[in-house]
Amino acid sequence: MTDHDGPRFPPRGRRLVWVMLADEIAARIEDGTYPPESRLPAETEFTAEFGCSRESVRRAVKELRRRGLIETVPGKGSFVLPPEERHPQA
Amino acid sequence: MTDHDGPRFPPRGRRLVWVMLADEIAARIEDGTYPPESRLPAETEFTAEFGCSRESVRRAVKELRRRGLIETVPGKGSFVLPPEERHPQA
DNA sequence: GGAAATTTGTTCGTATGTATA
DNA sequence: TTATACATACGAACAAATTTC
Repeated sequence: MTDHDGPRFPPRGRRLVWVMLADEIAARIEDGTYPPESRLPAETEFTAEFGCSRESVRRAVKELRRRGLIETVPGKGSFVLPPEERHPQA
Repeated sequence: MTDHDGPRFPPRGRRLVWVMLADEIAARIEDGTYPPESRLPAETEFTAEFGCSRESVRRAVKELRRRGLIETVPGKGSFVLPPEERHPQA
């Protein structure tokens, strides 16, 4: 996520930015870095930390919602759902 | 590579809104228009004066924080730091 | 105490320009 | 051409901290 010296587009065989982001955040939820009920860092914070665009962050967050790991409240942020409240879509 | 070795954004010959804003506000701090300890105009006031979006204003304000010229207090506003208290980041 | 207004914080949606595969 | 990705920019709504009445 931090190798932006080369082309911005994922080289052959590499995963998409938003997928890597979603996996990374999901891993942090799994390992307790972002515990249940806690608020995730803001979109702008993720763009700063991962050095990617807001577009990619939002795609990742959307993916995490789809997986049922978080819920997003406009004006507040995205929150980690407790395991028992997770209802993955699709 | 053809003739596109310059910055990819913005288009050649155009300055960024938030950079112009940051420079303008910084100049006003320098010349005493916004003296030490004083509160800057609200974000919405800047959007009105400069005819730009709040996002651009916020980027400019963030840049001024980075330069160590101001500090921001949620619910209150941004305040001009006295020269001796300025600690630019990065 | 409480309600309203002000101000910053955050998200949502959208659009455009540039570049790469 | 289409999809991905980044940077910038606009507008809107809602939330939270603070101030004011």
